[in-house]
Amino acid sequence: MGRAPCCDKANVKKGPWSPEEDAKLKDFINNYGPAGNWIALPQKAGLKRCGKSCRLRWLNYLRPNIKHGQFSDDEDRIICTLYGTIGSRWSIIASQLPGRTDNDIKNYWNTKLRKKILGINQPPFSFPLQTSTPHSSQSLSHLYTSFLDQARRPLPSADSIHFLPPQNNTSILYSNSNQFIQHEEFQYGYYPMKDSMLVSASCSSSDGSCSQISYGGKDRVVKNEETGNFQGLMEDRNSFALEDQLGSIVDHHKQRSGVLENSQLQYDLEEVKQLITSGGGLFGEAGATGMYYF
DNA sequence: AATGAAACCAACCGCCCACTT
DNA sequence: TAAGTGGGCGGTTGGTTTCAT
Repeated sequence: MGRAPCCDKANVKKGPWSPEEDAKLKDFINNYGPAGNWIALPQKAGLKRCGKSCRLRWLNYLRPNIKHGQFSDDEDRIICTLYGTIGSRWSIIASQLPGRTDNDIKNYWNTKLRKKILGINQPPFSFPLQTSTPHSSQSLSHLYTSFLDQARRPLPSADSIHFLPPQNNTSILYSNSNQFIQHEEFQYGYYPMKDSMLVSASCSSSDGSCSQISYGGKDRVVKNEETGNFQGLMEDRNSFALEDQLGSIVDHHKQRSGVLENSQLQYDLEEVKQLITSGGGLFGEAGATGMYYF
């Protein structure tokens, strides 16, 4: 047998919490500590609420040290970096932002930050990232459709483009085994790039010392900080010229989408080159090249 | 000033996984 | 082992506020 039902759905209050209810919940938790059993809490605290509702109210609003109000630029950058790395795992993202709740960050991303970064008003961007199975035909078919949908979107105006500065804190990479493996491969220059992006770029080491741009999950260009040279790497490890690689990216995309003007592509090419020469930026680069341009 | 549209965000819903019985 | 719950999570809803006309 299992446990008793969590609450009598017909006899619990829904909707916004009153100040009196907040006070009761706060008092109870201040006296007895955060619930070991949320389901039993409402009755003990004298609340006609579902235990889950109490938990949510406490975690998202009443507990100490909750930050409300505007997000800082640093918080924006952390959210963007982590979203680009792990996707919409809001609880993990929230764990990196003291005082912020997953709900808060989720709302902020969906209503403001995504638009701020994209500079446009579009439905949520899809980031299959590492959870996809890159080489299954079903996955590739799905991703290819996704690529085209993204590619057919109009380009933003130049002044609405936001490039994020380099990110040094990439510790989150090590919290997920897949990420860790990919990161290790990354270091050696044979990183299997994300199939979710026609083009993406990332820093290839945790301190942002090496920049990388990739195309179609196969080809890439790496800047070697020691020599200052750019080097193209294919899967067979042959080198090729940066200019040619970027040109082929643009041409290929142009063929696929058929919607971009030549002048815009030239402009984008210059921006991509600038991104590479400016150094690290895990999500900033990936977002800028992957979402805006290709 | 009135009104409709858009943006915001607290709260709910439903699913999943670990755990209990 | 099966049945069922608690806690946690991400997605969605809908009421309220702000903005645009």
